[in-house]
Amino acid sequence: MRIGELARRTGVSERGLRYYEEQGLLRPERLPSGYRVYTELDVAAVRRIRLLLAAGLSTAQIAEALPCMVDEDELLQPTCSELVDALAAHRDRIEEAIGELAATRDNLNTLIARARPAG
Amino acid sequence: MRIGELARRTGVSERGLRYYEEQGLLRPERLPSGYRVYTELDVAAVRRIRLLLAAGLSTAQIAEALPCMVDEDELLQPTCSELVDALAAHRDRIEEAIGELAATRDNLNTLIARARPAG
DNA sequence: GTAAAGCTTGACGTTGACGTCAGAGTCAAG
DNA sequence: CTTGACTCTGACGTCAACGTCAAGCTTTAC
Repeated sequence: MRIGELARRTGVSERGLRYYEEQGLLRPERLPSGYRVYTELDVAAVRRIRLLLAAGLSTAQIAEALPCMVDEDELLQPTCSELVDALAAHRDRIEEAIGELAATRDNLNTLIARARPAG
Repeated sequence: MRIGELARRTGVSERGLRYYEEQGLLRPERLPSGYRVYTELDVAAVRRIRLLLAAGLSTAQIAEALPCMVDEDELLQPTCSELVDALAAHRDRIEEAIGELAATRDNLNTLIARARPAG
């Protein structure tokens, strides 16, 4: 497929897809005309890119992460476990933030309960 | 304390602290000279701001979140549980990303094991 | 074969979270 | 009362992840 269809199917703008290629996240083939040609695998790849971006990673980090994510076979990458570790560390920071908010929420609930002991 | 000391104690630049105030995340008192004056509570506040930024929230989101985070007493905020929900949703996206990477790592381990059955 | 739709490469604009001066006022020490 | 450290308010610079044209090919439809 060409860039327009991939954009429609992924919800990512054409500009975004070209940007991802610029950053080394996608490597589409080219027609003699210069048109980019994508495969079904690229649909999944874009989905992963969006996922990792939404998780707070930069395109540079994603560029390191993508070879770790396999579609069919592919070769092995020694950095993979390190990347899982990095993601886990990111998750831990978020857990900490959630924990603080939850604790404060609980404190507020306590205050509310005290403020109206009978309802 | 004044801005320099808070910067040293939090690791956030003076520019950063002024930016946080600009975004409504801090509201320091002022001396007649115009100098900002911070309290010990601001040290904790800055710590939380950094935590939430590192977790991938914007200053606008943090501005909504901060009144939910209580130091001593303070008043209650009805948005608090919604914010915990938003944070939880963010965490879930990260969990998903971790899950995908972990699955791929496991696949790679399987491939590696197959590639060298005896060593 | 021609018009519309789709694609190309620039290249400048935008937003968020600051960095980095510039020019000027303020405070602590001697 | 001057020097040096600290602080103030602008205001322009930066970097990432795109948005938004512009000008010009290519492919599709009729």
